[in-house]
Amino acid sequence: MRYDYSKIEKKWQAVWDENNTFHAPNTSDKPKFYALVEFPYPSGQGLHVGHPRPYTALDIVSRKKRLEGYNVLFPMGWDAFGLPTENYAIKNGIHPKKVTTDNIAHFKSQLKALGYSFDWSREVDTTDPKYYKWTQWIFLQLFKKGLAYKKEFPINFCTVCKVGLANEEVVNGVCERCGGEVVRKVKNQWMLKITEYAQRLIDDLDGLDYIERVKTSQINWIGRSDGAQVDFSIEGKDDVLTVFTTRPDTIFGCTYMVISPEHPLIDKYSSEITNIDAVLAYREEAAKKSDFERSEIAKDKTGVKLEGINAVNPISGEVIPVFISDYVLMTYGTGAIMAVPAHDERDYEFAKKFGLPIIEVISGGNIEEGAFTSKDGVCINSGFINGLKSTEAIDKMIEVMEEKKIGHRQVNYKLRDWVFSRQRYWGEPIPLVHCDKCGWVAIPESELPLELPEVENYQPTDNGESPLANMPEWYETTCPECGGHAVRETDTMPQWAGSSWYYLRYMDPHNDEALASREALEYWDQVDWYNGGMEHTTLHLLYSRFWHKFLYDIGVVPTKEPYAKRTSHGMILGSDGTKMSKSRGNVINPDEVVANFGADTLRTYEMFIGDFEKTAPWSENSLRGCKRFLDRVFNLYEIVNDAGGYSKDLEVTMHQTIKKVTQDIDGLKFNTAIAALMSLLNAFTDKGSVTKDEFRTFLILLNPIAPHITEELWEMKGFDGMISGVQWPKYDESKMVEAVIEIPVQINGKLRAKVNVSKDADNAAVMEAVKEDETVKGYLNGKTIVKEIYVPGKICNIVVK
RNA sequence: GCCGGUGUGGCGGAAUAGGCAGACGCACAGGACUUAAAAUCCUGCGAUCCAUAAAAUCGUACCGGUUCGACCCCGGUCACCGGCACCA
Repeated sequence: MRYDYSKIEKKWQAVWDENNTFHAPNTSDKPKFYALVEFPYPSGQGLHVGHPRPYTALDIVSRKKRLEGYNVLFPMGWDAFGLPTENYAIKNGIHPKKVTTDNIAHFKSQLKALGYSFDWSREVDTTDPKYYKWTQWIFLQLFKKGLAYKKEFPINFCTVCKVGLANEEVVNGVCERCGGEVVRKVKNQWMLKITEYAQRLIDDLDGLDYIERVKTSQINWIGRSDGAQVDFSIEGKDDVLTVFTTRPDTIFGCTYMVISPEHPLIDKYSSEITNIDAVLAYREEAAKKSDFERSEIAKDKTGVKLEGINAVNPISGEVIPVFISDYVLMTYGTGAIMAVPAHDERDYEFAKKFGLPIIEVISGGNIEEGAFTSKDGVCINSGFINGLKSTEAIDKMIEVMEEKKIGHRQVNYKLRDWVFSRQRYWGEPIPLVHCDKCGWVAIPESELPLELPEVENYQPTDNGESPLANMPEWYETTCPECGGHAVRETDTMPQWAGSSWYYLRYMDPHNDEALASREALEYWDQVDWYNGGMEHTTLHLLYSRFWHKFLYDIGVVPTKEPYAKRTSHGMILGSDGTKMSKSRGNVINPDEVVANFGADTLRTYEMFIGDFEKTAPWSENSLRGCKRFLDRVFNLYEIVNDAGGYSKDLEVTMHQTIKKVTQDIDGLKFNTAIAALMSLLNAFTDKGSVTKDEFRTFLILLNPIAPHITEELWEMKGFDGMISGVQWPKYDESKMVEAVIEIPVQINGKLRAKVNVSKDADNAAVMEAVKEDETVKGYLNGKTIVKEIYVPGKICNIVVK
């Protein structure tokens, strides 16, 4: 019989749909398991072969968990707001909603063709007003708790398109689309205070089962650094210049100070700075530079001395000059630093260029050659902390500064607040109005969702405002508090908003009263396993952990963290080993693979392609190999006999394979799970016959990976019900060892022989059998045995002289 | 520059509480079936030595160390991939 994958796959997909086979009820006697994959952005290109890799992986986990008796929630939805859709809409004059609806329909049919066990009754779409009602609601709570505020913030602005651009749209300093000049334009934007959660976002990683590199990248991104804030007085003024430093132990080595070009000190003392023209010119120069240019010239230090202004080192009393330079950032610390050239590379470089003194205050390096930045040293030239180790000196210095009230211990984070405004149409409207009298006011929750109005043109306005700013009939309104004149916020939310809480909506997707009911939130609790790309391990994960913690604080969710476990998959490259792209012509279309080889083959192949966490190149030959495997599985049907149980000679292999597949699926090692099933299949065909129970077990083990073919064979063989409803097989450790085991024998660490012993033989008996072996005898002849090592059941090594 | 990751046959990759390196698959070669081809099945497949086989020797990026024993642990070097860019 022929393996007609196309017919089989369509048949079973229809059966699963009709029977709601994978529906997850919100109450159950079974233990719950929540498996989550990142919902896709439904782009116009349709599904990419990269998508099925993580989806298949967690589909396998979900299907297996169901067979193991869990009530499994495995949902899917659409992260559908976003720039490409908006740009497509602008270009083709089609409403973004229409574009989105079409794209979702296409994506959905493609996903269905792959046989995923999603609970489609829980599908969510971030652009659906019923969904974004709650995105807006969460924003309002943040606003009410003072965690949303307005701030001047620079955006990338294309001078040709007259549009604000996202960072990824700026390529080499010019607009990605038109090549026009991109400048930084300051705009008043909504910000979210994620920095208030910085410490908790670090601390709470502790109890989570995230792969290590995800944890480290989160920690690095938040970037905690411990140090001190110190006030340097300004000579002749009753004023201070405050700096942040992680190295208060080096303060005696501070020979000058540097402030950022935007530092307010400059304006404050502009009349006393004798070279104010040069200073302002430098500032202007720095402001003109884009981030791109600033990083391009990262190496070469520039700056201007503030003539007429000096600072006083509060510890040594020394009078030191003050410079401005763009290597000091206004956005970190206090925007000013104490420069210790002997022990900081950037200060060293700057001091060399401007001929400033370099004083060594920590021994251990060679300051003729470069800065000594290590804390493995002892203080010298440092008055009362001389002789102390760096780390001790830090504590001592902070103590003294706190006594003298000139400084204190301080923790800083690299993490910045989240810029939450976008000057775009295709996003959630921000549900606030600005009242002439009351300022920013939240719209009443009863008015949510605040829906996007229909507009003629999705193009942003000439001055970079959102298209909504062209619609007075929409933005003109009254203040909910005083009834006076007010205007709506015309900025919309970033794409990150909808994806920050979607896992909660899946728990209770049709609720009109709340983002999800308390019962549902409590029942489903944390996501048990969340898999997604490495590109989302910083921002998306951080943003959604932040929102979750906020929702916990206001009593909406019962858990402190959203995701108990996080794993990441590697990318799939083109067969030439480079990233798939249209221009290289190495893009593989999943629809064609499904048509030519079947969904089960695609699933099996994507799991067999290599280590799940690493990138792997596409290989059509290897894909054919997987098809061949499934062909052979299908033909296995021909050699199934009516015998029950496992046959004697395969019993050990059966139990070993069950264990291997069970553990490998839990451990993300799908490639070796499939290899084990291939080996078992080889054992069956070598033998020429399979018992009914061996076949049954084999089908269940393969089912999560290749669900259609296994359902079909299950039915053909007349097993009860559907394979999707059976129990996962168990293995018995005691049946996993052969009666006779082969022990490799090494002489002086080199493999020389193999000896068969009974599995029950004790160590002495094994050693005796080893020494009886003819080959071994030859090696021992005329030598003295120095040492004998026997690792039971594993290996034996004899050291001779 | 910093952080993270990875280096194993012709290729994708197995094997780490330190214990038979190369499972499984691909490609390739030979054979069977066939009028023939495809498909399928069988056999071989790290390198050197060799008529062949056995045996032996060498082999997990490179150099060195620890150990009875190292792909695995330690020290150093190199290459590639990803992320971040002056974070005081």
